Amino acid sequence: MTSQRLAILDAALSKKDHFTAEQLLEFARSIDDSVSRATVYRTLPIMTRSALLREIDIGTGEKFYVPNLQQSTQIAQVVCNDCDRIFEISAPFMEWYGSTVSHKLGLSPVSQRLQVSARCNTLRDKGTCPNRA
Amino acid sequence: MTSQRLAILDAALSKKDHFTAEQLLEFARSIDDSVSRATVYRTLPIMTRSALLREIDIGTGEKFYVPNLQQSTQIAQVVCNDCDRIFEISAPFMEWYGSTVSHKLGLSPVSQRLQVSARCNTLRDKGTCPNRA
DNA sequence: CTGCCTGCAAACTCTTTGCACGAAT
DNA sequence: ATTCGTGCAAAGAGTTTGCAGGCAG
Repeated sequence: MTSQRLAILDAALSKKDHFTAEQLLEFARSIDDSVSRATVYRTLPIMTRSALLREIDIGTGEKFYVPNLQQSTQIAQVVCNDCDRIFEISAPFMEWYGSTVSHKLGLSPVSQRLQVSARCNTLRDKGTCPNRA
Repeated sequence: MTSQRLAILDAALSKKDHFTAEQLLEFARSIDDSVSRATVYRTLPIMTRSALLREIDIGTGEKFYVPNLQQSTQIAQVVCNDCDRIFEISAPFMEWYGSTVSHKLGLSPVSQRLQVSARCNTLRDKGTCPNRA
């Protein structure tokens, strides 16, 4: 455990919301400015494997990370196309579905993800997105 | 509608399975070898928007495409980590879940995707993956 | 002429990696 | 001395785009 990793860890776990590798680099540097991009990218998979973070891919090219407070594989994401916010919602049936369907195919489930993409009603009706503001 | 686009369209719609942009380029060139990578990448979003294809992102960096035979938003993917095959499975509750959860957040659902990642039982037990072979 | 489509190659974004150095065991 | 972690910069993969030319209305 080096000072750089500690800064990255502190930065990551203090986040309440989703963040990208680049945002994490920025924040970790405000704690210890000797942190390099390479170290962030090398540390992220370690933290993900240790279940400190969850990795989320919503198909935008870049990956997001969240502190893995609730050790659960039963969380879906609702992504607002207008404000780019990601909401985490419980979806307990995901796991059941994953294992049922896997078994039918002769497979063993490893993980499942459910993502809903949506638009903001308030933005549509009143022209402003409350989450963006 | 140019000859290049026609070749790309023919190539795409004749596929029974998932393919990448690169595979489509290769196949389209076997029909009309004047097709360029740029045109494939420029044509893919058009075909996706016209609902001729569905775009699938399983978080591997590259996007997959499938002919959109069944005009459905109720299809989940089961991805085998061993053979990289993608199975398409009906999941009718997805849409219900997407709209229920969106409304609770003050959003209108646009789309939803459910992906199960799994491993091959036969490979684990006997050392060979039937789908890969 | 205008507008759309093309190929080529360069650019772009996010991520990974080769390398040499530095700290700790 | 060996091992591991580091920064830098280059490489890498997949995709997008600027540009000049071509063809059709």
